Amino acid sequence: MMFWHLSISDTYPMEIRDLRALLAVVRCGSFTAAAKELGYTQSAISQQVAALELEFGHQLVQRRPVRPTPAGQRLAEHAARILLRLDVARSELSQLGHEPAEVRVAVCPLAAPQLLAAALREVRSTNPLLRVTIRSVDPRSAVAEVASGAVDAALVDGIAGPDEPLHLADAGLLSSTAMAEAPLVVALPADHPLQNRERIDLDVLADAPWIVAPALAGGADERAPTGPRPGLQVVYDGKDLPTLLALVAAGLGAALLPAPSCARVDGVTAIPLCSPRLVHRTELLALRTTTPRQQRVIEVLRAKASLR
Amino acid sequence: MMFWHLSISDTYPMEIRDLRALLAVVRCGSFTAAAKELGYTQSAISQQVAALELEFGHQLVQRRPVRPTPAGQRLAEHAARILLRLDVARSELSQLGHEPAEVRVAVCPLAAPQLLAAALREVRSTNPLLRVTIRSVDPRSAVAEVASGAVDAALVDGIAGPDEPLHLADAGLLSSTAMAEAPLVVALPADHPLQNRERIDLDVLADAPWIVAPALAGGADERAPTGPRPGLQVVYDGKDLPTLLALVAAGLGAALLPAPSCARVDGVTAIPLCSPRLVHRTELLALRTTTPRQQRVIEVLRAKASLR
DNA sequence: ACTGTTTACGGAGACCGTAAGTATC
DNA sequence: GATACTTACGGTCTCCGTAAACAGT
Repeated sequence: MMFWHLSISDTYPMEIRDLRALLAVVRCGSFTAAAKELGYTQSAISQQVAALELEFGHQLVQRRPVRPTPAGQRLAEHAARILLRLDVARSELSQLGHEPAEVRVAVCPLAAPQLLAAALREVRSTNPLLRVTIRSVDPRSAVAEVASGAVDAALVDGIAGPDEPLHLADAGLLSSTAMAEAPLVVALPADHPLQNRERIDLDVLADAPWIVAPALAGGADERAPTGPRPGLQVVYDGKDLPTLLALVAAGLGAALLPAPSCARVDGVTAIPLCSPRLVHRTELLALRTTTPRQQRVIEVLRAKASLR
Repeated sequence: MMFWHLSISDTYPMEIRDLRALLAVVRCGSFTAAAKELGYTQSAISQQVAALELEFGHQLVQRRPVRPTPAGQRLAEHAARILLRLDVARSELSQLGHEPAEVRVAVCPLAAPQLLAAALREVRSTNPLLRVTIRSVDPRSAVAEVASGAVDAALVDGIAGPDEPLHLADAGLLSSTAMAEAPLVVALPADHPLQNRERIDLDVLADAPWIVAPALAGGADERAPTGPRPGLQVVYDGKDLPTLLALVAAGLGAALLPAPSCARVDGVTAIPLCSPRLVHRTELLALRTTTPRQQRVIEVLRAKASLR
């Protein structure tokens, strides 16, 4: 074994390469897979992680099975944000001079899409030469898409307190603009015993089965009152709203959704929350450095925003 | 010259070392000074910056005089946050096992100190063996002090909207707890023409001379309505409140201060703001991983907080 | 026995320092 | 002409790959 907690070495290399390796190992759960992902041999990965462990004086990943230790988990979280910020820096600088011929926008499935439509119609009429491409993305990967420069802006949605921002990324990493807020409703099967309630409290449903749809409802997972209750949960990993509603109608569980998304759906009753301490919120994410052309689209989008 | 904007190279090294070098160059305004600071030759620094410029395809610093370009400025901002986060990671991991014999707290000069005093009295009575050391710090360096592990917690103050957090660092970097809020007042010389006003609007004083005290009032600089008005400003870089008030009394300018700090001072009139859209706020900053002993002190401090 | 990680070792190359070159004040 | 940065070049040491040892399953 090694002399953990000795920490004789102070401030040695500790370069980005090593952090990337740690992160890949933690994500993949395997040195071999991480090596393949990064284009190294697993020996190299082993050495990089070993170097980190030596520097910090803590074991970072358990071997066999490969699992992060608490220290490794913590470091991996920091590493993830550092790498994200590096992506942002790269994206920002890479488009500093260039003026792109097209503007690419990503939209999350439940993000208020009428805003995007209206804004793009306006952009189209005033600037018909500008090509705009729209892509649907998972709210979990929306930040990374903007950060990496895969898209120029993203309409992201999630659950937050009223007038509170979604905390999607580090402060100052990306520019975010509030676009819309909608009340949250609990979607229940039409024959559910609570279907006639006027309003409903989340606590009432604390022990009820929920359908978690991480690819659809952004921050719902963390905010929903479902602790670690395996067995009672259904996870729907698709981006298809009708499918999710069908699951609800079939009685597999309740779902927390923005009101507009489940109005007048057969077999599903939508009941507003008692105390609207949580709302569904849509924000526009973009890099902080934008080209004039992107700026125009984003400005139009912002002008359409019902908030502020 | 070089082929800027060509950017043939994609994803080359770009390690932390280079970012540190860029940051030092930007801070020092000199390759030579940066080299001395980092323990390299200036040749090495030159090569590191050149490597970054090659990778990004942008010139990052102008030479002669050495000044960051817009791209360099942007990258340096990212670099600063990355290095800060690395400091936090190091601090967190380094104290994961250890249980320190003393708890070190930093206090900013205008941060509500009575909170600290009361909390420490309580800590002292319940845990007399625990050694607590207190240091006064500049609000500008408070975050770095906590991040680097130089202190375990810091009482920081600044100006923010009511019930809004000070945005001192990236979200999730450090834990922050609201401790107190105090109204802001404009400190004027006693013979100032506006001295008899009940309340005052910042816009009224937009063109008046201000005394800026960055070492005292944290976020006041950015929030105060003084744009770039050279000549009309006095900068007091000390941490001494009486000195600042003496400057105000001498008629050198107005200052934006928390009300408790300038109550009943000879020669100075304190006038509350018209619309209290800004308040003086004190927050407690600490690492997100705390040892049980630190946790106790922090808990007691939090319990003393008048907010929430 | 086999899969997967560590350790050993050697080579290619990155990185820094010395020193000469060059531009700006 | 002096100061300050850049470029050239060579040595060193890092870092990765190959391969062997090793440890769980």
